[in-house]
Amino acid sequence: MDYKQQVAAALSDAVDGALSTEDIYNKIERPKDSKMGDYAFPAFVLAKVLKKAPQQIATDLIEKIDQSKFEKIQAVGPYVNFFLDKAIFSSDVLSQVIKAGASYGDNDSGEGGNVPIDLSSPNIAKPISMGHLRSTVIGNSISEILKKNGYNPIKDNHLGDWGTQFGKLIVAYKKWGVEEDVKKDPITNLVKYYVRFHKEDVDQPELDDEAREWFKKLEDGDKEATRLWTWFREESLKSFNAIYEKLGVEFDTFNGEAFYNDKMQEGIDWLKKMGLLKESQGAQVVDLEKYNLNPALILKSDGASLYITRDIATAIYRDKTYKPAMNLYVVGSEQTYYFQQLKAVLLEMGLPSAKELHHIPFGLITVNGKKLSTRSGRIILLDEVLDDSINMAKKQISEKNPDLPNKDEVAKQVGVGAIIFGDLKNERTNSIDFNLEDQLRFEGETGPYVQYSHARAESILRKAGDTEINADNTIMTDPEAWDTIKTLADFPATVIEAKEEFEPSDIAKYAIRLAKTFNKYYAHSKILEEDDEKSARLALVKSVSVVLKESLRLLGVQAPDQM
RNA sequence: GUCGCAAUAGCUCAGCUGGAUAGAGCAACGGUCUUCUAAACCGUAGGUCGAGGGUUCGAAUCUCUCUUGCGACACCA
Repeated sequence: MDYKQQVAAALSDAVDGALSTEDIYNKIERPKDSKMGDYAFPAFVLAKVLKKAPQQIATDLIEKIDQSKFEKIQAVGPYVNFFLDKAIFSSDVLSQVIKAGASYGDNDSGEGGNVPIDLSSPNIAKPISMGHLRSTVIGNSISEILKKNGYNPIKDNHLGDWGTQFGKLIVAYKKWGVEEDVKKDPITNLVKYYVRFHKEDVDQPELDDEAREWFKKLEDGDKEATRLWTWFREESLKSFNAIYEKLGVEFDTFNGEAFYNDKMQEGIDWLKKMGLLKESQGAQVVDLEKYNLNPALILKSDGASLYITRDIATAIYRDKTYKPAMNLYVVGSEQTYYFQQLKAVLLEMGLPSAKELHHIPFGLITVNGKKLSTRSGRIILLDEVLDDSINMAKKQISEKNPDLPNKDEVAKQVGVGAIIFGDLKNERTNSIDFNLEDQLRFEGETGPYVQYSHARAESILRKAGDTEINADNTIMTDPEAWDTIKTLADFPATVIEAKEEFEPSDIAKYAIRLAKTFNKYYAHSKILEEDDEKSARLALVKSVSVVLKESLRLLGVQAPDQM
């Protein structure tokens, strides 16, 4: 039931058509403080039409409004404040949550539409850093959020397994590489060669020519180049998968750039057929002047492909394979301009899904204000941060709850949860200057705080045993209970909002808000006390537990029952 | 240089389509564990919302100018 609609209807009747119900609906707001009611209507908007002072209008309105459906309605200054009938509202919300369980907040607005999502996308032969964390966990969360909104997301780890850097890597390996070292610790050693390459090519520019040659060989299917490439790729994937497992992220496809290597011609032919390709300084470009963008370079002057060539192939492939409702790319905000160009090219080509291509940018992770870079060795390894966090969680458990069963498993859930939640709680596009201390904080508005709140709720439910949980008769007198119930009621709208903005932080902030209001309730009420309201209180605790767990799930964070 | 994004408490950030005294967390100071997990709760202190103009009954929010920071600007991804 839409209670805001009920408020709008009541107002609409009282103003005699001075304002449409829809206009009224849009003007209704939520007071910051519960003491000022559950919904409020600012009378300013009527001042002009009625030529009266807003305070007067507010006072007049409460005389005319049918108050029977509300607990009370008050005029406070220029506002009309509505107080909902708590018993009806509470029973309504709690019985909905308990009946629906984890599917509370589900909607089917996505109509089952396919949504390929580009996420994570680490580069072969390079370590997974904190930078990749963002794409991985944001993409993973958006995938869960889309599912909850009725879409069918397809998570594609668009591996950086192609490109000129492989020419460089092959050259470096052939010059300085040791097979045993790579087998022992692939990423570390491959990176070592790569970094050395970039040191030496400053004085020996001919190295870059060699690298270009080797990449061309790779593109042409040369045997040795292919063998080395395959090997580097396999070793790298092994080490990536260990990290993905720790994070609890799974993918549907691993269609990296190499996958599209033999699919680029179709896009090029398409562009040619439509007369979109033009020669410019020896290279092939698409003019994008009508989009107010610089020309997009499609083929290098030596005929080799570029990032965009493969992305065009990707878009065509996805279009054909999935008939996507949306096509998403979770990639850093530094590539915003590039994605504008890509979308413009695809629009020019008339690709059906081009209109629904969305770049989902996120802010940069820096260290002391400087960009991370494998070449310069300025890098924070995700795996190390995760392990630090897990160890921190272990320490906390041995201090606070030494008798906890399966400590290691819980430490992993809490430690990893802290890192994921920490990344997702702020707006995507904010840039982050990395600070390990901040990452390992488990107090205040953090993942562990939300997990802890959930664990407390579960603990109460365990203690309650098989006491009846009854949501039908929920007369609860504590004001904290009322705030919690109202927050529970906000969940479905939050799920929609998060989908529309592609913004996991909406869910994370919601989870904090719910945890906070529940903790307040917990601190002020004796839930297991034997009285008439006990089963209603348990209904509230059960509902909180369900919705907290579901919120965390949407973020890709586990919710242990004890911690 | 051009374009884009940002600027809110000591630090990290919220602030919904403009609305009631600008809010959290951390850090600081003080209080609450014989009773459901103190990873919690309660309180104190802390602000010219980068600067200046404009629109409006009303601006942190919309608009313009400026300052500062970050990013992007064709043969990398």
